[in-house]
Amino acid sequence: MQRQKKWVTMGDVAKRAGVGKITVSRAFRTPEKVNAATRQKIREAVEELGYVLDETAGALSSKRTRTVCAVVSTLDQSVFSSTVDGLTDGLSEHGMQLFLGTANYNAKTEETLLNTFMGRRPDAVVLTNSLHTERAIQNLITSNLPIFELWELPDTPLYAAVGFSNFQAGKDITHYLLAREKKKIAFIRIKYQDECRGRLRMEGYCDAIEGIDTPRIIELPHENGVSAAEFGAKGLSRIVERWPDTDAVVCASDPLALGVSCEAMRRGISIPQELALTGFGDFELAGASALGLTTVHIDGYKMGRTTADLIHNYYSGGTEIPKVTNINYTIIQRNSA
Amino acid sequence: MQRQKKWVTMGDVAKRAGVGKITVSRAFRTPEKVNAATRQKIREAVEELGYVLDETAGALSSKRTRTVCAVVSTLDQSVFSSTVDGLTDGLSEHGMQLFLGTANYNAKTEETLLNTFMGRRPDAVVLTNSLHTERAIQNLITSNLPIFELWELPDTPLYAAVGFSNFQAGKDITHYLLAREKKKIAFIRIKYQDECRGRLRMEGYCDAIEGIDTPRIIELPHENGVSAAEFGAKGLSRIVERWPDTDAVVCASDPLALGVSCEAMRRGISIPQELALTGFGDFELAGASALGLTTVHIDGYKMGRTTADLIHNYYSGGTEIPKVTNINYTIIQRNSA
DNA sequence: ATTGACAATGGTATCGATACCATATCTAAT
DNA sequence: ATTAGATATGGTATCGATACCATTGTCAAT
Repeated sequence: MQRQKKWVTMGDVAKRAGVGKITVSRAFRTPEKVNAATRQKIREAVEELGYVLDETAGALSSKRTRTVCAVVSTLDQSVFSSTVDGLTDGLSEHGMQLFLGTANYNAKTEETLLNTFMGRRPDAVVLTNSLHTERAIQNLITSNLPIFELWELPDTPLYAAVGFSNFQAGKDITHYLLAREKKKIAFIRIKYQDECRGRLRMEGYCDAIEGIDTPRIIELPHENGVSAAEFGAKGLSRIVERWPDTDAVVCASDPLALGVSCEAMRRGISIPQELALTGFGDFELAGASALGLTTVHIDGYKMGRTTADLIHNYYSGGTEIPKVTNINYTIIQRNSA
Repeated sequence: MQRQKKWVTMGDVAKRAGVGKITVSRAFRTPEKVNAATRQKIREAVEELGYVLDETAGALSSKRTRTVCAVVSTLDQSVFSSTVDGLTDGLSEHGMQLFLGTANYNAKTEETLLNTFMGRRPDAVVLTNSLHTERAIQNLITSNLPIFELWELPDTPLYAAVGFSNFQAGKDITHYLLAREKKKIAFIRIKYQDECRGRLRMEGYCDAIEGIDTPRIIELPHENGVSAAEFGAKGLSRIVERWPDTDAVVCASDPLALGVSCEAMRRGISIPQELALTGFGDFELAGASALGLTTVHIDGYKMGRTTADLIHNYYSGGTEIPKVTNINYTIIQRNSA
């Protein structure tokens, strides 16, 4: 049977320390219930044998895997990377580990991935995709697991949500421009399949300019291999063509704004004098030493960590898990608007 | 005992389909060994009961968890995000899942993380940190697992490496500038704790200019909360101060180059006329619609996928795993140099 | 008809930890 | 002295799948 080497077991440690297996287990899981002297003996035996507790066996008997499955749309160059950092950091502090999968903004892929993830019997599920298939939703509900939806605040979360209002953020950043005497504001976003956050930000923009101007919207469908900056550049070109009197551009993400900024330079349009520009996310590239982009700062890392803490509370505390945790965003004023 | 709901088991499926448990197991793992008609009956039973194979139980009896643990330095705004994308995509195609952890360029943190990861009894370990503690190395070796080191090509890999020569890449990009009549080339990098790739690129740069010019190196120690772009801006300022006749700057990463580029603009230094600039990594921001940065393209996604395939081969095929897999880089010529 | 090879299937022990219950020891209260 | 309660520990069954070995059935070759 064994292809693998034989691991030291808890029984070996117990024998060495002259105690029962169960006491060794307790020394790991609930050390306060084990006498200090016994604990010391066990610690020595563990040290000598180089024992590492087998979580796979523990999972089977306790029905707690201490794992969390997270599905993100994509990691590369995305806003979710810091969220995943926060999740792994927060979980590992509580002895939990993260299974990660990517769904590429595709609800069907997400469904498949979630199905295989269920085979891992996770203690919680974290989703950053906003739209799910009907079937995926059904499976999630019947699983009876705590589901955490991040980066948004749905009206009726599957279980709980940790995020912010994309609608309100889109509205706020537009109001920021309106307050600075901008009257002809355009909006650029990339349409991803099965994604709705960009749309919500756009609707916030529409709501803000209602009665002031008709919407000037450029929506470009996502294509694999085409960067957001490229879309930003193309977006500005379209805007200049169709609405030459535009005096401000709201971008649904910072990388889009990077493209707009570079295209503006190529066209000799000065920012912010001729054109005000705002981004979304506060990526590294938006910083003062880089683009100096006025943008909406979102604390993705905090979202991840907060979620990790909620999961821990769910299993350890009697505390009620809030249906909605609002992670506030802030508008960062820099040179571009 | 049960806080969790009771799951449907393989026995339930077997009863429903009128076969033995073992046959159900085979229908999942080695379907070709099960009669087509039986397989169909089982499939129906699985469908009706909504059964999902329990990998935690399977792991215990088979001693194969079908999991891989990966430790990355950090994900946020980093080169490793695409590698992780490639890993998860590749692994999930083979029914394997990824445990992810972040070590923050700290070898000690990596050691702790690896220790907890060992409790998950993974089938393989993937590392992107280049430096490890002595103890971590010992534990990895005695674990007898296949260890994959990414983003570099060490002389003596712990088990196998998938990457490229950072030294050669640093040398090549410097030669690229030398070939374009640049004579006074500077180099900027951020010094991370327990990291050596940037240093290797730097040594490649030194090797290239040997006998032509004395090295003009700016090394800035990493600080939490300070962006690479900020370091890039500061780096250029130092260079202009100390070596005003510098005609090219090699950056150890694209985000650094972004900072240099923006600082150059603020100082009215034109790129590439007065100063040639190169980056490293080919991030989205380097693209033609954005900075138009001449840079070294590294296919991080491919590194991840290749590693996933190697892991799969290790367990399924008799094929020998190459000690070193070279993922070629390419210099992308754009407007900055 | 017999044999052998192979495909298809099942019974039982097992993986390594934890739940559950039982037991022993000790302290404090009556 | 007796009891109640808390603390510390251990024995045994169990979690759900798979390894190992055994068994049955089928078909071609003799």
